[in-house]
Amino acid sequence: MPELPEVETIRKDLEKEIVGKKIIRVEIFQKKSIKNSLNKFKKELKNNFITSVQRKGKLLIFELKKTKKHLLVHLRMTGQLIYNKKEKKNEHTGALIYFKDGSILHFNDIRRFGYMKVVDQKEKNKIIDNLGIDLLDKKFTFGKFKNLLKNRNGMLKAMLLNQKMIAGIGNIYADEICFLAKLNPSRKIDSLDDKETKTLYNSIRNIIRLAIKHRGTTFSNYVDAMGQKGKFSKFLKVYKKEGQKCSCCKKTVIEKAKMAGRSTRYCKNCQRQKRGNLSK
DNA sequence: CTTCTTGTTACTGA
DNA sequence: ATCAGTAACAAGAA
Repeated sequence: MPELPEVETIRKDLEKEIVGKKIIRVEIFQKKSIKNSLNKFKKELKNNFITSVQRKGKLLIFELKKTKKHLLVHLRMTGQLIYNKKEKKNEHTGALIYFKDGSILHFNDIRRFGYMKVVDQKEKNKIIDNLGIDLLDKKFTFGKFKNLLKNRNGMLKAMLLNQKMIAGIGNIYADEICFLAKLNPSRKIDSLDDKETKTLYNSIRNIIRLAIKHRGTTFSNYVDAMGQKGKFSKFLKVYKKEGQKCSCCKKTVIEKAKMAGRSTRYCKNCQRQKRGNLSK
């Protein structure tokens, strides 16, 4: 499930490979994956050039030279963007983008929730502005984070998953961040004191940074633009670890519960509900 | 067979 | 306005 670290890994891979390349042909196999009319989609891409590969949250943004329009790609749950020198189409391939040098960008998506769409400046801005600040944005400082949390009352887990607040965190990293911060995912935002907020901020930065360093988490489906698995999987402390002993206190078993509508894994002992409530 | 999985949006009701 | 809860989407795994 691509979250920010996975999408950033793909972005960096593709930036190296396809910037400046000319698109000569587009083939579509799953029209559900394309949010334009197929003719428009092909017309906008054919004989155009990709001038940059950007990202906001989990959304990939390819800048197109001639028209200054953008190709947006969201991988949702099972989407893949794989760059190859040769065609490696399979039954889940939704579209292929052929470059003049013979290389090919594959858009694969088992569950077909992901999408590709060419948008003009106005629509691009509308979609971008609907997302909160990107976790890697220089402006995502502790002060900014504290400000965002002001006058909020919801659950910690829901806040981390809310892309309109901060963009990029999904279910895996939300649980890992809460575990590192030693905060119960069901904590109310307005119950966090300054020290806890600071710990939370640092945990977000540290988990995301470490996950990018290890090229993301492959749990089931995710691969980078070269088709390689992410190596952060072996650093996971709580995600899908229910039933196993907590790696921190080494005695309590990791629990699984539904929070904010998502399955959530946490240690009841280490991630206390309130300060001073740590049972020993 | 049923249930669960996840990112996002839409909708309901408090 | 804000928040919680749920359905919907799709396809596969358990």
